[in-house]
Amino acid sequence: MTEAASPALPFKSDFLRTLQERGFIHQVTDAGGLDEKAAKGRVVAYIGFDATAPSLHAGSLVQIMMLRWLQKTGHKPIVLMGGGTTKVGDPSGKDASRQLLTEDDIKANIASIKQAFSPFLTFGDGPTDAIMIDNDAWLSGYGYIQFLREFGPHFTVNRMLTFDSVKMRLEREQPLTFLEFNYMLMQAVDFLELYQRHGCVLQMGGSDQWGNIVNGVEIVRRKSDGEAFGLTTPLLTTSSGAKMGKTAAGAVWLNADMRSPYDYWQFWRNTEDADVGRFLRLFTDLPIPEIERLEKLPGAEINEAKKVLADEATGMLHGREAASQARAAAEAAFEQGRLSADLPTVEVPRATLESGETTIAALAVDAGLASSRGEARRLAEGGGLRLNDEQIKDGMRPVTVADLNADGVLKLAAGKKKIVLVRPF
RNA sequence: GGAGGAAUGUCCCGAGUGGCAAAGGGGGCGGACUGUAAAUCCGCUGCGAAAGCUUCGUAGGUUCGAGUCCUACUUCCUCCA
Repeated sequence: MTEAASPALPFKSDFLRTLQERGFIHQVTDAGGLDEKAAKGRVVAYIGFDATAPSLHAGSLVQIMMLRWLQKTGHKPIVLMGGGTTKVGDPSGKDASRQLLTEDDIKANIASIKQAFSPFLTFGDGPTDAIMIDNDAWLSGYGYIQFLREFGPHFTVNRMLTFDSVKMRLEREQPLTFLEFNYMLMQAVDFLELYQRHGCVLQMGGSDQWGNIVNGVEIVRRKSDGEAFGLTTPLLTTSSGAKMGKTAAGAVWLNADMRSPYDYWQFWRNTEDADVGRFLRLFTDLPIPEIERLEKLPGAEINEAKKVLADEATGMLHGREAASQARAAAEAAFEQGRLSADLPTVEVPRATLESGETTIAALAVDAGLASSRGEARRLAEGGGLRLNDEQIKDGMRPVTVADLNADGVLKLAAGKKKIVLVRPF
């Protein structure tokens, strides 16, 4: 078994060299062998995505970008949708089992997740075109006894118990169900199936997938006598330790209907100073010298680099136009104190304002700035609520049509960053 | 099957004597300072305009009053068989 080989530095293949200099590589099963193979010819590689939510979030972006570089350096990406594996649920990195999703939920999630890939990869039938496959295609076809006889002999429980995902549960005395215990076998079988069907020799994933990936590499060797590789990316956290892709407002979803381009742009714009260079390498296509220039910008000028990051990341996902609109809206709001029609907007019945019975706290709830009126009131008392740029400390202050500005809208802000336009209809 | 232990503010951890809207953290949100950054400091963190209402695994019971006592049930952990 090949352990976490520290990557040999001068890679010959464009693929590994690019991943290396951009910070994608955490562990590789056999860096030299993979480099050799990638330098010689076309490699088919895959990454699996489980369908636990209706959209992927920024945390998955590292994986998507890695497939993008794979394709750009002349190889073939396979996007594996986990329609089958999601039915079981991956215990990796979790200290409690997730609630099981219904098959309908999973199907709906897959349909919704799919959209996110097309901006990043070129799909088609060509030799380096990306393809998308659902592992439900083979996993659901196995009978229980058949599956056990076919793959069971290749896994020892002794060894399975040594994997982090399992060990963690046992050490913390958290239950690990037999169902979840089987997950790693299923993922291993995925690799084998893809190897046999598509000549796929490389599985990539996040560092929490190392155990699962290694199992796949081994099963390919044992069942097919084939040569297979695994590669993981570092676990992404911000410099201050927060998990990537999560913010107060929830996950940073990639689907536009779950997180607007404006909010997406803002997410990247608010990157911590210390992360700018790392993120530019991981989440944009910008050439390294350009990134090196940007990350060295002194003091407040680093903000320019953050805008570039936001432009590039948003542009790649939502398109250039959406990105520049988002940028314009944000610059207007934050740098010039002006309003922009591109700010997030909430519509409220005109009658609500005319009745004079609405309070600013209630409005803040309607606008999604607070989850209850009490919370909105506390926000106001703490000085965090603004109506048309004026701080309102009394959450019970009524809001009427008289508060509409010249454009016929209300500008409501919670804190400095969350701004919403309230428009009567 | 037997013995013991555990479930607390619906984000997490975690104290809790019969008078508790319930200590303390973490996280989160807001404010100050800055640069829409980090670090730091301060405030807030069940619902309600209020009276008040609803919270401590579930369902009953004792009590003027129950997170705290009793009974049953559920789930989990540890040990024995």
